[in-house]
Amino acid sequence: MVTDMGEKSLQKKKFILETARDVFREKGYKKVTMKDIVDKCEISRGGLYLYFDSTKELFEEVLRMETEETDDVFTGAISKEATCTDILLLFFKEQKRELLRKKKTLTVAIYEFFFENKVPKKENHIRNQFEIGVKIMEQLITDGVENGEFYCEDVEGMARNIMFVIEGMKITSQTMGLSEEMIDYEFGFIVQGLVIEE
Amino acid sequence: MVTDMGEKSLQKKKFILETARDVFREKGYKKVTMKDIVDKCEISRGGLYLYFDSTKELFEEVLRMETEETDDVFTGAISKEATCTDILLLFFKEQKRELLRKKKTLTVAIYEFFFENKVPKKENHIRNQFEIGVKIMEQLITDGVENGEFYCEDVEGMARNIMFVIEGMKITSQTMGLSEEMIDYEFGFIVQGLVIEE
Amino acid sequence: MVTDMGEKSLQKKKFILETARDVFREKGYKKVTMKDIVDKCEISRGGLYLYFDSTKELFEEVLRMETEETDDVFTGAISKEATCTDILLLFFKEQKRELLRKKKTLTVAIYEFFFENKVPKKENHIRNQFEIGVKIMEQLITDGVENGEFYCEDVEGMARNIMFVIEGMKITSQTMGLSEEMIDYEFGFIVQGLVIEE
Amino acid sequence: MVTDMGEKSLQKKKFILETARDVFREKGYKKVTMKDIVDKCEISRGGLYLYFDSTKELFEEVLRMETEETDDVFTGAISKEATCTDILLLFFKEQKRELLRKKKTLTVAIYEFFFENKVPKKENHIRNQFEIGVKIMEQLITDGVENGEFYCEDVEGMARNIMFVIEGMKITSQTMGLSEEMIDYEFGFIVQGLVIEE
DNA sequence: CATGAATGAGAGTTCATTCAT
DNA sequence: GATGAATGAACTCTCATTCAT
Repeated sequence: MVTDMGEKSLQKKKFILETARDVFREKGYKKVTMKDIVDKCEISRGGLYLYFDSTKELFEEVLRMETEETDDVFTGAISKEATCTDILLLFFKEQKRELLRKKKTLTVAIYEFFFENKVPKKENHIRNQFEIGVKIMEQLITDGVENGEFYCEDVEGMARNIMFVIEGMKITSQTMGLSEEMIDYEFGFIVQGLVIEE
Repeated sequence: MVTDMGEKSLQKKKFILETARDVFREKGYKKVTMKDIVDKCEISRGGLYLYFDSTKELFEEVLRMETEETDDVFTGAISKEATCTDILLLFFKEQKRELLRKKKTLTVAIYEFFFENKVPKKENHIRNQFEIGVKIMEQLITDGVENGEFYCEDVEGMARNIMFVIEGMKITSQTMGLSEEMIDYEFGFIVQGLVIEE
Repeated sequence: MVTDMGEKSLQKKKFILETARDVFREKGYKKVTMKDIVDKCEISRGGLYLYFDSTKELFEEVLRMETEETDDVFTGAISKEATCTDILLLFFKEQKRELLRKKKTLTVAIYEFFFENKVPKKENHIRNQFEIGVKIMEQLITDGVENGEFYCEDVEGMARNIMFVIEGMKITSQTMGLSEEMIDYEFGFIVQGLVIEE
Repeated sequence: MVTDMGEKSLQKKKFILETARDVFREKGYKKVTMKDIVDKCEISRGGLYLYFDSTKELFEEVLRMETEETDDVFTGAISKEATCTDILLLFFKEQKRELLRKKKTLTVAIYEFFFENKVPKKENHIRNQFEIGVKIMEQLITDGVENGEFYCEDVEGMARNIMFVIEGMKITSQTMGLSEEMIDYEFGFIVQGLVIEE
């Protein structure tokens, strides 16, 4: 859309994106109209079109923004001085927090978006997030196995299994609901199967 | 809607529901309009309203219809004479078939529906399907453990874990795509962790 | 648009077309909006879309309707018992009447429509009207020459020349205006060059 | 709009007008928006409004500019040493060239403009061009008759007839299309009726 | 003078829903 | 019961025009 933009415009664009993100969190992807964004941003109809042509374009940029911000979360956790078990527990704790946020999450919007938009592999946000998750998990498990914390015969399988479970819990939390106990139980089960108790 | 209904009306209602199901399979839940149903059924606009007031009502009944029909599938598999491993593999094969169908499934429509409709637990189709799955899986694993085919310390945890993985694969197959190899690998991993090799 | 239509619908469609024709006469082609038609017809926004998808479609049908109705005008004049000179004068009289109507004519709308829509030769209303005019004029001049009323060496050239003049007068009457005297003078000039005075 | 203007402003105004003319040639009159002009000129929205208030005002000035420039074309042709027949043929050749240009002409824009703007006679560009054409043609025919090249009983009628034909061909070329052969035929017909062959 | 972000009126279009027949 | 024409609310999108900088 807008290509050349001054400092001000960039700020406004950011403001719109952040407001839009909130709207997508509340209403999902499909239900959201340009009018919803306009109303929440308190700008004019035409004003919005100055920056974005459609809710699709808006959502794609929201996603891009989110991706940039969340990358650190993962990497941040690992860089600390901690045992692999600690990191794993930390990771699960973070996931649990995310799963319980429910309404204030882009999850539903993301699913709805990808239900109707076939996105090339490289740009597919869900795929990328999933693959990143698998990679990190593999690294973590490998490390854990090496220093004797974990027992695992098929690291890649385990990593992928964990990510599928998380994906399953995500969708479950948005459709049938997911209690804190259930989450704890499930992550506990995984930890049991992985960590060698002394 | 219609309370008293003759034989004919019941047949028509069933016909509408079956046609609607096909539409929901093709287009998901949200995108479907009353007009879509009317067109596919080749009945009049007003005619449809005689039976159903909204796509929501339509979908709820489609779901009810589906639940009745699919219950047997699960139980059918188990009643045969076979080892627990056979049954497990059979179950995974069935799931794989379902996962690969992709377009001709109500999956997307169901997710979309439950994203925006908070349904009481008892009537929540997804929850029920999930719980049934867990129950069956528990039974199967218990049997397997008893007759020495499987090794498992936490049957409930394992059963739930498997169902979450399947749920995760379902959503994955609809968003980022899921190859046959990936499915085989994943189910293979689970079987590895459960079945005792001789 | 609507393909199957009952008696009633056909009547309504005709009503819309006639109303639309009036609007096109008043405002030309480009300036006319679907809302203009809706307002003049006193039907609902959606109601109009039941019959026509765009002003373009509307105009095409108006043109079709007009063509059917006006064909008789030409042929009607010729079938009478009269000298060729009489018929020619009658034809010019008719053209003059048309030229002076100005506002109540589709002329401007037609020009505007063909300015922006490239129509295949066969369906090009202007071309067809022009060619029909040329053909009739040729026939008339040929007859006149044969019975000694007219003198003309190049019948086709003369016929086409007359039609170009009329076309020129049409556009002139809509842009710079054309007085009755001017029209009489011009048609008089043509008659002078064609009719043999005794 | 702008009343006092420095040298620079005048240059800019001229630049805008020339650019606008190109746009009008491409898109006609009605379809052109202020944005089109702004984009093509690569100036700011507000900047354009400093010079012109509307596309109407713009077009009026473009027309004024064109009138000044094209006057010479006509008079230039006549001042040469040549027979009247030569001049007539030259004039027709020029007209033919113009008729075949089609897209790169202001013709459509001019027609569209005069369809909706009733302009006082004195300032009516089309009328003026037409009248100038008639005058020149009269002069030419008169000269031709005097030196025995042409035969014509009603010079004014003939002059006007020729101009109407040209007007007719102009509009025809923009609506139903006009082949080179057709143009040659038509001009040939006129020359036949005017020039005395030896 | 010049900029370009912002506004808001208005056109196009789609659909759930009603209702006379 | 059944029909399908009709309605009107809600959305999308585009531009002329203004105005603070």
